[in-house]
Amino acid sequence: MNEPSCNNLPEPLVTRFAPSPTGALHVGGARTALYNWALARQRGGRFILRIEDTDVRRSTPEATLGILRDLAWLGIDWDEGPSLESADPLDAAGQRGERGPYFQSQRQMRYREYLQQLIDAGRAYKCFKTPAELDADRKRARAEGQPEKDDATESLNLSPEQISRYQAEGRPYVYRFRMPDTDITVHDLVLGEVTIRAEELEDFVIFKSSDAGGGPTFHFANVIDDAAMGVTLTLRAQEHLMNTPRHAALFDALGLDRPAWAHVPLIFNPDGSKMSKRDKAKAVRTAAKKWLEADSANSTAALAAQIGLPTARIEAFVRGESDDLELATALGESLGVKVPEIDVADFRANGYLPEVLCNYLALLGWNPGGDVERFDRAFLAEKFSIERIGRSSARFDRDKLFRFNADTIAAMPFEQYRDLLHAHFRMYRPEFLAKLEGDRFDLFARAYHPRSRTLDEPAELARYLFIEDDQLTYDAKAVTKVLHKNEGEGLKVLRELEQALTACESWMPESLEAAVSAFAKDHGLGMGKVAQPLRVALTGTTVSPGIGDTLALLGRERALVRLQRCQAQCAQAVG
RNA sequence: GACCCCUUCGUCUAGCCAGGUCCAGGACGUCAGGUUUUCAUCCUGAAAACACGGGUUCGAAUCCCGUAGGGGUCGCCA
Repeated sequence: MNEPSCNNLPEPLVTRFAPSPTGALHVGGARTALYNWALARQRGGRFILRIEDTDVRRSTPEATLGILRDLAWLGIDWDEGPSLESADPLDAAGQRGERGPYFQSQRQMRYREYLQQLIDAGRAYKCFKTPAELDADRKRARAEGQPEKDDATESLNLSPEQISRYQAEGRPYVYRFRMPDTDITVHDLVLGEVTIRAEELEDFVIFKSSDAGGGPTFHFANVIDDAAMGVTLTLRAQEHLMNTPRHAALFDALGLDRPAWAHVPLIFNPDGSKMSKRDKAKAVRTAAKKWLEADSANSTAALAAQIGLPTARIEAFVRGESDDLELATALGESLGVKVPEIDVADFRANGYLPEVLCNYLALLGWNPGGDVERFDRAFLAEKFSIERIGRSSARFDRDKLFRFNADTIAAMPFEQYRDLLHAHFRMYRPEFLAKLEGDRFDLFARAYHPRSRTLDEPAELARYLFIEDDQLTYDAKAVTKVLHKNEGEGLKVLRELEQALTACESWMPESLEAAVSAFAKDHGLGMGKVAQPLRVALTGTTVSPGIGDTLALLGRERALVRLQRCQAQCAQAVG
């Protein structure tokens, strides 16, 4: 490896993020977008969002929209591309920028022109080889320890007569690009100089056969669009490194200027495996199998009934024949397994803050030097530099992201937290929000702000609040320890407390807190001896916000009902 | 297997390019104490790494070579 030749970024700087809309925005993709965005912002350049939907069979409008929304949510704005403000961002009319359209599916004619240019120059040719033939060739090459490279001789030597005969027979064919027979060196801003020898590079497909959709391949469309849109720096994941010599050759053959390249390391799971959307399905599948084996009464039919999806679909999923995400999500919820967060949308749904995700993601592969770790987008746009991008892959540490998120929430003003929590609940917990009308929500937010490490955590922590009084169950350990121990001293406290609380005129957190505190003092008890039994009576567990807050949240009526009910249900068995 | 990239605490990393100030610093996690009505916090402290082997040098985490290990690519996916 040679020294990366940095510090000489192209001018003007035009970067882009070019996702393929075949699924949700992955955190790795988000980081790539963030780096491109930061660079463009820093240098007063342009940042383009282009949708690479050359694979018509796998691209979906939902995925496109999802990616757009996730980027916007992260605070990554783009200068050109589909516009979320428009009536229909998917339509050519709903895009901003002068070099559109920004969907490759809407740029088909351009690719044909360039294809013709290559054909005329003798740099593109038809290849009639079938996938099976190709596969056999590759297997053979591998067995011989040779590079898996398609031998172009056969296709190149096809006579015009043979070609017309094949076409008359309706045999599908592709166009391949004739690679130069020289070594190709790429100057990468992160990795330095990378050279691939000519014999390692095969003539790759640039135009698909009609039975595969017939359009340009990623390589071809990508190169042409980068040039057409004036992209001067291509920063992307390192999995593209081996594509770069091909792209370089394509730029050269087309007479287009090569952009600068920068390949960033990949992001992995904590166990070192590649972080992929499939991990979600995998986690659920493992849990499902375990559940099915745990009890002979457990069956896929039972699961199907629970989540309302066909048994056959579940069986196929469990057997690993599909990674159906919709099903995985439903199944995960029903089985109570935590589906790992992989996509930006997962982190959003689980209550992570966009600026925190950006901060953490930026740090995964880059750092400003010294001991600085916490920063916002503006800082990133100011300080980001390619020189400081790491060269080795990183593992995604959820604990650290979690702590960043917790600290950020803790540090924010209450009003901000309340508004964010409200927005989160409106979107992801509407059933809970419905039970927190009026100033009750304020009370709730105030009680949970200090113990909210994600915006979603309060929903989990306050389950006791959202269920009916007569549905409350009591944690057995808590009952034994807090109510029954020492000859039922907890129950005794409850009895006396009931009277004291009934007499309470004001049902506000502060006055309730004071009342309980006064009660403890009067009875010569520590606060714990009083608050804990009360907590168990109110929530069924030993965990809740401050006791004043907990009482206030429940409201006078419900709190007193629960107090009575607990005494009735948890009365110590005599003997 | 072929080609390409990478290698500092469990994890993310600073330090490396301009060798000594590094018996290696920070963060998350872990462990031990302490504060607190539970939880969540908060405070104090601790354990924890230069992959290995050669070389260059007065001196190497830092430079060179090799080995091992990890990863990526090898699709009419992107």
